[in-house]
Amino acid sequence: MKRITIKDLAKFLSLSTSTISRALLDDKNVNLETRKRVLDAADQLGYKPNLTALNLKSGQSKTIGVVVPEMITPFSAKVLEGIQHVLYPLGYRLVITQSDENPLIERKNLQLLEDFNVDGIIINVCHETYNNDVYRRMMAQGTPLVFFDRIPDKSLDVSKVVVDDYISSSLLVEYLIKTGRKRIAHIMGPSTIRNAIERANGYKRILTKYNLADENLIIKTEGMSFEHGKDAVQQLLQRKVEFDSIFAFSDTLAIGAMNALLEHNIKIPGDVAVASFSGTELSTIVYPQLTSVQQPLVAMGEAAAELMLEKIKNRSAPCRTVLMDAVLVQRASTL
Amino acid sequence: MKRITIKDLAKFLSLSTSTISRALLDDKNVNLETRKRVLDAADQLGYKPNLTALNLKSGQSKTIGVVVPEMITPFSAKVLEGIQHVLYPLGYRLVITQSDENPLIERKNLQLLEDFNVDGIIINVCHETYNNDVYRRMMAQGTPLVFFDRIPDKSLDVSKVVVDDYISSSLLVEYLIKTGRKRIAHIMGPSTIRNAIERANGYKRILTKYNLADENLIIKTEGMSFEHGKDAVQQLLQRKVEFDSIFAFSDTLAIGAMNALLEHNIKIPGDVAVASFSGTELSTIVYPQLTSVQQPLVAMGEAAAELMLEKIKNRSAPCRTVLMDAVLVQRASTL
DNA sequence: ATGAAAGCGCTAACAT
DNA sequence: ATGTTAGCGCTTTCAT
Repeated sequence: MKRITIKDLAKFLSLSTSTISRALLDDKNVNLETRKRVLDAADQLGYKPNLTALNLKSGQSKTIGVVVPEMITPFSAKVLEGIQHVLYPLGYRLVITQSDENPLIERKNLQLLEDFNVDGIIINVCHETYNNDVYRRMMAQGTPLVFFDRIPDKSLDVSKVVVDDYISSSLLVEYLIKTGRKRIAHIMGPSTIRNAIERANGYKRILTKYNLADENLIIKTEGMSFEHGKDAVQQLLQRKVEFDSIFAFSDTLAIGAMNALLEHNIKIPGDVAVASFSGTELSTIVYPQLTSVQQPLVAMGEAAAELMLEKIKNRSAPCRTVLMDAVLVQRASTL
Repeated sequence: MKRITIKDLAKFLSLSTSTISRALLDDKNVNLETRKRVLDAADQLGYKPNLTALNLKSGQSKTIGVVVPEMITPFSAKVLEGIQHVLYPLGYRLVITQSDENPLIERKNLQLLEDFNVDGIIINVCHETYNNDVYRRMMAQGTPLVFFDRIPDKSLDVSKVVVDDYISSSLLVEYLIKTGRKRIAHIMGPSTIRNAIERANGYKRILTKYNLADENLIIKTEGMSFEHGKDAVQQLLQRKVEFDSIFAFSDTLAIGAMNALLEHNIKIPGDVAVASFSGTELSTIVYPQLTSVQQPLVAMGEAAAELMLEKIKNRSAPCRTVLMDAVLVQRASTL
């Protein structure tokens, strides 16, 4: 079952390998007749190009690294779907790594990807600044980096795909107010994640605008897990602060919060409405279904892949920021 | 920022590339002194081997394809974690594809992987027989295939990683009976999935053993989604068959079922207990938490990767079946 | 112990 | 329009 190479085709047709190569590449400098013969033979003998040889020739690894913070929610899977959708047809392979929300693991992952000679890395960071030195070094070495969702702090000029956290969270909070909620608690992610700050800012702005602000309503979590969401509610209850709704930084935190509420026999949305930010399928499989700001995850992945291709094509292309629209989807948890 | 090659090292140290190569490979035929100089220089100049060149030389793509039915639940992500854990350190890249429970998409995915010249494919099938011809052809061509979780029918001799569905489901059903349930409904997956049949058989055996069998208690679903789980409960209710518990084929179906129950104000586990098979994090984030048979997903991925390496090392190694232990984890949904 | 040379599969100058 | 040659980075015979 030996693989057929252009050499075999050359021998078979008594032509040189260059002619075979040219015919296969649709080069104009090849007789129409000859091209046809080559194509037929290729088909007949089952020729398939050797990507490795191509890559060696072109000096690329045709491998893109991806770093995501977690793979428990479908968030990353959806974005990956978009990335793959763009990159697979072009012959790119992926090395997907997950950091488990740990900057140190993220660092190791970046190192691993470097060892893989990746042509570029697409990243959703787990800490705003911790690995900046690595990002900076890699970019200096000519490895294109593209960020999505969670991005590094502004000291780094990078290509990125994001939604406007500030605006979207403002909209969501305003929506909660319109539905009659007045004591809106916020489960904010760790402040080492820029988006957590942005979303909290949107939240604060609206509460201030409606004169409903109260620092006691904000719980900053230490991490991003389901348990952190539960803890946040425990804390709210301990603080004895009144609240009739919760806006959580992410689906995971929101669902943890919902569980804590249900355990305390607090009705959703009767007693407390819950809303979140991200928009994974998770929000539709919990009961009651969760109102949330849905990010266009697949499209974000596609955009990130496109930005990567842009950078690969032209190393010195200027960094671009793609701003995607998020939409508020109302579900049972706030109705 | 040009990459350093062994050529550069050779020039730098006035040695031949062969000596450099040997030194780097710890070949005995190289002066200790020389080796040290080479290693130092490599370190100093920042030499990194070019994997593509290695691959071309060895005739491998160092790429493994993975086909999974879905990426919405963390099931596949966990298995992938195990696969990556074994394969990444060895320099293997992955091309991960998802079939969306559609045999036709699975077929396309296999084709794509073939185009990638993968060294092997690890698969969780979405249909017991539909793509048998492709599996067969690929294996005949010398591409190692390893299956996990859902496997093709017995007409194919393949390496695989599985749990004993029949036994595990028996245990689960017996457990439900021990907790006092007598009318146990079963939401069975499509019969184009071997495991659905196995688990249903385990279920039937125990019900028969305790004289509790009733064909009306079984709902065979058309698919594997959350919605199919909901529908199943609707059907049970329409049939007006009494039931005090549900054993679902998967977490997804179980959670869909739970939602339907809650919508009808049926208490879990008060009125109806719910249990499932799979063991993803999903079972711990729903309310109430879901009792389930937990498969050791990460370990399954590792085992699948090991089987793959075995086949890659020796194309004609006999096919092996790794049987993993699943454990029953009791949670609130049945207590 | 070291070097020279061939070759993995393919493309692209450079002939002709 | 087709062929010859070199070379991508590395390993590996075969010499020395």
